[in-house]
Amino acid sequence: MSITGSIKGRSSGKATLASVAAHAGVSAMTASRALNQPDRVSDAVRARVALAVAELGYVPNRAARALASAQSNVIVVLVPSLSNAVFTAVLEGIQDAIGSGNYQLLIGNTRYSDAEEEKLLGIYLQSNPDGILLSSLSHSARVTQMLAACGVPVVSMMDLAGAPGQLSVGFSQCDAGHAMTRYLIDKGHTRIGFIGAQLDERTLRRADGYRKAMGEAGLLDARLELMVGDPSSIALGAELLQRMLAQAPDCEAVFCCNDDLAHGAIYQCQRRGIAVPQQLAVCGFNDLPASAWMTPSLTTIDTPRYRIGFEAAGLLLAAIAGETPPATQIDLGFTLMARESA
Amino acid sequence: MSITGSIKGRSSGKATLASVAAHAGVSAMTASRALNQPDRVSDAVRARVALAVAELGYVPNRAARALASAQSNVIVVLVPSLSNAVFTAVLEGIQDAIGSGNYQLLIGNTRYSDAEEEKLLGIYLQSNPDGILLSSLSHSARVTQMLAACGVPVVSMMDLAGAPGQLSVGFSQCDAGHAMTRYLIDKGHTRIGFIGAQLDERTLRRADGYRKAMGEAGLLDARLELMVGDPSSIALGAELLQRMLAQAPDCEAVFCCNDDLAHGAIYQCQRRGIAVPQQLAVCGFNDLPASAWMTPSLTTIDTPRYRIGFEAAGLLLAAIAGETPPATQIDLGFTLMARESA
DNA sequence: CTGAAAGCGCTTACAG
DNA sequence: CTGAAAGCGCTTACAG
Repeated sequence: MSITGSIKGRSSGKATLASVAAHAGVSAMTASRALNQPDRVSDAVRARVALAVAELGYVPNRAARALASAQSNVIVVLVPSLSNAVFTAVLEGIQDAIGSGNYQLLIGNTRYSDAEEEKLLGIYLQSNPDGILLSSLSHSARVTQMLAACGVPVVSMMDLAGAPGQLSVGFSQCDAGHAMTRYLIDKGHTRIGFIGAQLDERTLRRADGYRKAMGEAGLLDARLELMVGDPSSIALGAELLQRMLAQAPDCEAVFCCNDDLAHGAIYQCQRRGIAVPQQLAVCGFNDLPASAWMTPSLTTIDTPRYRIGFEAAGLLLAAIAGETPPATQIDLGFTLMARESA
Repeated sequence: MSITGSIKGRSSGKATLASVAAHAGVSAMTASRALNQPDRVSDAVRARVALAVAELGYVPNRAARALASAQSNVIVVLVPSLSNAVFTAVLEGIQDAIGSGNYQLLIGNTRYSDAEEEKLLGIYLQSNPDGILLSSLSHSARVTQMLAACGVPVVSMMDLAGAPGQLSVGFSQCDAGHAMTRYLIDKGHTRIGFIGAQLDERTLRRADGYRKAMGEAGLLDARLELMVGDPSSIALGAELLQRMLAQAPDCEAVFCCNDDLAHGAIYQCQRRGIAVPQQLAVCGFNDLPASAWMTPSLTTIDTPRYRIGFEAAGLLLAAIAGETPPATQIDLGFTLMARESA
């Protein structure tokens, strides 16, 4: 009939492992075992502890566990954007790979900002994560230093790492940019424009691939490049198409660094009465759902974003477990989707 | 010249508050104050502690702080989807409202599943959150019970709560569905179809509004309703449009429960040579970015999703701080965007 | 298969 | 403005 737990002091009033143990008539550590290593406890004890847990409404305290075990079961994920469907797909892949394990995801949105990345990482490191998933290969000096200092496994997503030993999952953004440009060249185009926005690492690598292909064909011309730092959007794509045509009126094809911009470019063509692809070929990058459905359907690069998240999380889990992964780098490739617009 | 910290035992080897304090020549609790309540410490001490922190690369241990203070500084957010742009906008609003406070967001994706919601909540409750943000008004009995048992403030987003005392931020999904239907009726349409997918709480309320308006006008007809549980997508919208026309060939207008379905419906009309809005009016819900740009532009309801997240987080923060909010319910309204498609 | 003791790294009253 | 002691709720070696 006596109340279990401290009468006074800082206790929360909630059931604790100790109260569960008392209720079940075992020691705290046996109660702990019954919950975390059920095989190492007798059937009777396991049942009594389970009953106590149910009757007391016991909820384990994760902070206490993390402190005592020096294992947080936390995985940090940093993505540059949440409004970009590419990264939400990556997150879904990660969530599916983490599955019903006991890991907790700490999802940070860096908004394409190095300063924000530093700030978020600083805060998340206080949770002593077991591993970290990043969306870029290069980072500020401070971030690089924090990553090294914390000493936990890191996997970079989206592109492939150049440096050996660095774990990465993705595909060559440069090769994909090259392949799309080559496709346009093979179609007979010589005046091929490149429209880039945000100018994040991935866009810059795609632009590298574009320049490489144009250079190889002797078609390079700086006036065919239109690069702005603003965030990508349909509206921006519409605006940039106008600017591209003003800047290079003889442009025959436009390679947009992502589908949002390409959609905007095509909508703009429709409004201005420019026939796609007859007067102007337009292509994008990522293959968002609308791309296959719009008229004309959009020629673009299908990217394995969901799988990138899934495989990256798998690789990280393996690294956390101390396994030596079969490879430090996983190339998931890309697919050129040739459709009506180019 | 002696090494600070324990020689042996379970210590992590990382700098602790104790080692910082020793390095600065103060007690641990003075070091703690220097970091958390800098005003209550002398300038000299503050400077010495700051120096020690820098030299040792000290990173506070959040688990220890949470355990000692019984305050996690964690806020749990549960959304039904990450691929739905509506909820990523809600998340961005929340992130902006939380800002640079010391709160940590635990973002869970329930995938429109009650079972998943239960599971996630059970795990997240182990982190002793200070508050919870939910995307629905109604939940499974088990979730309702867990919510009550944990005793922390909860704010429901998207729709407005019926029950008094329940904190909610959003707009009346039913009223919005009613307004859109009424708009179509006022345009002279009598055979107005409703296409719904996923059949989550919000869609069902919009359907309620549709039925109410149709009923008021004496136009109700079950054959005009097409409701399926599949996840919304452009492809599904295209398919459901076909089914709607097969089921109700005399249909003059179609109200899609969200823009993704509406986009798919319009693309399907284009492929089948059905003129929108002349032969068939189509409207959607949410006003996604593409809706204003596509041809024809989409008539839809603009929903304040970013602000819902922002205001909900603000309300939750106030509740956590123990303030009595000016209102338990914040109605952010909606705007009907009349465009070309209907 | 089970347990008594110590400790994880902080913060909270309580003093002075 | 500063500090010695206790405690948050769990897990880790170490025994038996």
